[in-house]
Amino acid sequence: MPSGLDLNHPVRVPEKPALEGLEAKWMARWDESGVYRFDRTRPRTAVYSIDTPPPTVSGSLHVGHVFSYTHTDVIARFQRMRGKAVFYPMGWDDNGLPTERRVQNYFGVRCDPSLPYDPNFQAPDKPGKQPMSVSRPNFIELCARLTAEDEKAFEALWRYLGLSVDWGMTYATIDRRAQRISQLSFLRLFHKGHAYQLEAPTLWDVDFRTAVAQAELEDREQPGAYHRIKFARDEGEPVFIETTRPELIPACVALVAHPDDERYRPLFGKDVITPLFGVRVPVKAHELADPEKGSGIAMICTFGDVTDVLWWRALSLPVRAIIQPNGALRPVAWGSEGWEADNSARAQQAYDQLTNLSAAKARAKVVELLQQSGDLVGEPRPITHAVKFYEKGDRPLEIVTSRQWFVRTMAFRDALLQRARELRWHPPYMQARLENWINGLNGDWCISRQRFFGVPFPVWYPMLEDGTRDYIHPILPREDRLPIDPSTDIPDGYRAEQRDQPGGFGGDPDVMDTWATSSLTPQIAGGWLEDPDLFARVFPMDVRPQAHDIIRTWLFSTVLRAELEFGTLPWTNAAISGWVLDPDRKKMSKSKGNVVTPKGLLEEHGSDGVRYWAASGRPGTDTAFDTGQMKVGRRLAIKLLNASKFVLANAEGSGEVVAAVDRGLLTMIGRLVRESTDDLEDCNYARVLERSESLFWFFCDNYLELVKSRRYGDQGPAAAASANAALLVALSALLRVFAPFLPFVTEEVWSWWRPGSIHAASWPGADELFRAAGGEQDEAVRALGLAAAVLGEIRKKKSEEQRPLKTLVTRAVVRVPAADRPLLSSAEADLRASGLIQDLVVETADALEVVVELAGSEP
RNA sequence: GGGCGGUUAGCUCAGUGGUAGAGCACCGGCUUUACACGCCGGCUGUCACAGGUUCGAAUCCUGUACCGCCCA
Repeated sequence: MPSGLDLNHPVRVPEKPALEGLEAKWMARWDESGVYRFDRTRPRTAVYSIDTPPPTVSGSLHVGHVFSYTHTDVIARFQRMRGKAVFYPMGWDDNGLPTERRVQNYFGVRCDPSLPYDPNFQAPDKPGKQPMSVSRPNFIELCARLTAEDEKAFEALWRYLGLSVDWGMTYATIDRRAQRISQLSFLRLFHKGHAYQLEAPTLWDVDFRTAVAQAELEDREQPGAYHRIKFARDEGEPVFIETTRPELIPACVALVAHPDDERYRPLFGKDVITPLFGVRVPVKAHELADPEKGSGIAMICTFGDVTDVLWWRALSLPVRAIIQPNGALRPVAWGSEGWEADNSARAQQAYDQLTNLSAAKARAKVVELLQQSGDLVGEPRPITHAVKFYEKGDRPLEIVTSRQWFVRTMAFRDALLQRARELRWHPPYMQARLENWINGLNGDWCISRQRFFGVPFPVWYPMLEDGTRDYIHPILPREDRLPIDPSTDIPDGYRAEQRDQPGGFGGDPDVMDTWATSSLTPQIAGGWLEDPDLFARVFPMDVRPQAHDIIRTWLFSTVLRAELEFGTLPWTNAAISGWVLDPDRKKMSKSKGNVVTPKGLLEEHGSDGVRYWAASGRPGTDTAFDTGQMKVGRRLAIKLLNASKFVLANAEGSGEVVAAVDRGLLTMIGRLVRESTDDLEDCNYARVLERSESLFWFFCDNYLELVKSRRYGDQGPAAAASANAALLVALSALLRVFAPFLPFVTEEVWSWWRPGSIHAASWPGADELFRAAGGEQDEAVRALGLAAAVLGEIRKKKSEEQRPLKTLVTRAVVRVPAADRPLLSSAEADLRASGLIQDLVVETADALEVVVELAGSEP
């Protein structure tokens, strides 16, 4: 009896094995048996913990999810079979704008954070004509109600796909635990001085009316125009600048040119006069001014872009802000302090035509005024240029000065770069993405958002007698009160009626950036500060699986939070998945309208078939959506059913593995297992699948054909026992190698003859196969390879002659190198039987050569 | 403009110094008691281009082109 095979278990093989219904059958059984439940009694060294990406439940389920979550599941299943207690929770990312928008439209409500919570609130059955105003806690309740439905749909899909998640451990990024942990972490950062608030220039979306972070920017190529504009001087020739934003002339505080630029060097330190408004501004020197761009001298405004902010700080310039949070130009009293003009009346007369216009409209108006005044030289010169947008926004970002919370990052750049290098990346080159991002950071992380559906800042401020807030002395709750909502909760020592009253208190109206919560997924999932025993068993986690597009956001911010809180990496490995590309090689996304909903795919090709396609996408590599690959996967699964049926047809009567081809097969599988174990430890699941599939096909096409007659006893009981034993050992190992990839079909076959779940079985070891083979048998591998090659030549001959494969070979002459003759004779009997060879003649030659004579053919 | 990745058969992709591969597609054949949702066989190449290193390069080096992504 080969080691590790207990055949006391009855063998029951269905008459007609099929894939249909396996998903429903095994989803239910796995749920009942709890095979994926996390065993929290195991020590950290015996745990494999996964920081599962929480999908955005308000978004659509698409094939990209199926793709990347399958990668993670393969790793999870492998580690479980390796004996690890796998911590594989699922989270739902319901925090943020997508949910907020969906709830607004679905219920017809609008969040008004100034309203008190209404415990008796009932949502309207259908949206009314006018949005109904509701308090933030009521709004969040509606969000929770709607997302609960979305979560059910996601969970059903994940179960059908076969994710081995522990469904007893789920979290949502807006649930009470997530809010509590986000607020706790915030308070701790505040006490350490790592979180601070500041009135500062902030990237601002004028439609959403919220601050956004550097990570949420994207450049978009936009049409624009260079306007060549004259700045007068008291003496000497005027200066000409070129700008794409002439509407910011009233906000101009200086001109700037490169210090080495001979054209402008004489002007440094002198004043020029802005057109239309007659404001005197200095000419400054700074090396970021590009002599090649435009006329080589630029206008610095409050604030046209991030470079303006940089110059404003570096050159200690005044502020002359005109863009309001809603994107319109604010009223200005020309002649008042900071707005001195040579002719205030004229400036006022010009500016009044701009007041309350949007930036785009103001630009057109300014151009008109400049043309009238003769300060615009020629026509605007159309260009396309990169303009910064909020990634979800529709209009270019503005920069407005406002009070925001920041998390310190710039001070930790070196530490973060070090962490980037410590992390084990799969594939390794993805590390550069993070390093580039860290090196390109130009400010601390702004985490305030002027939104509603998010985690509130757990902060109140004393109200001063003049009705303003005392930002210097924020009122913070005790940790045991968290989570709190400062718009409805009352700080200790105050009464409700003191809200927003002089001498009373006021709540911080903002919520945190969603990444400020999502960056804590290891802490939330692991029970930080709530379940220290659990947290110690899972943190730092083993792996963060995610796609490459959110390295700068999710991965970066998670590394930052772990660094600030614990001084460690949050995980040891980052497994980066690519995207799914449509046939035009574009990323599949909802907005492009090219997404394929996964449920139909899973039903058509089977979950195992779809998983096969997904697992063939290598780490980090974008992969084409390909139903052909799913069909191949499905065929592989069917082949597993049928080959297994054949193997198990004669399971009794196995004994010692003695035949060379049998030992060769087991040696080949042992080598496969050895490589696969290393590859899976390194997240190279695609390579393992490819090699396993290739060997399995060799097993079916060649080995099974060679031993078919022997295993039924044609060469005596001992020879049959050897074949049967090898078949069982091979099947056991191959099923287990495929189990992480094709969990349904492998579990089905396993259930025919083995006790328990294959997913709780131990990953095969090369030693168990080599032991069954009587050692690692290199000669036997060559014997099997030689026999397969000869068999191939015989088939080829029959195929070329267009004869059935059952045609007798009257005579076959096999010429091999002398050294291979013993190998051939060790497989000769199998070869005769499978090739239907009557007369097999072996001769010596330099290379393999086979001459085949078929019965009934002309000689 | 900088960084990263890619370019191999009609398609999707393996292949890290030693005779160019797989699957799909295509063509031809075969009822073969595991499988017709099958099986057997065949066809298919300027390994993007140009240099270089080497006895030998798809593979290593340099440069170029194109595609994609990230960042300015």
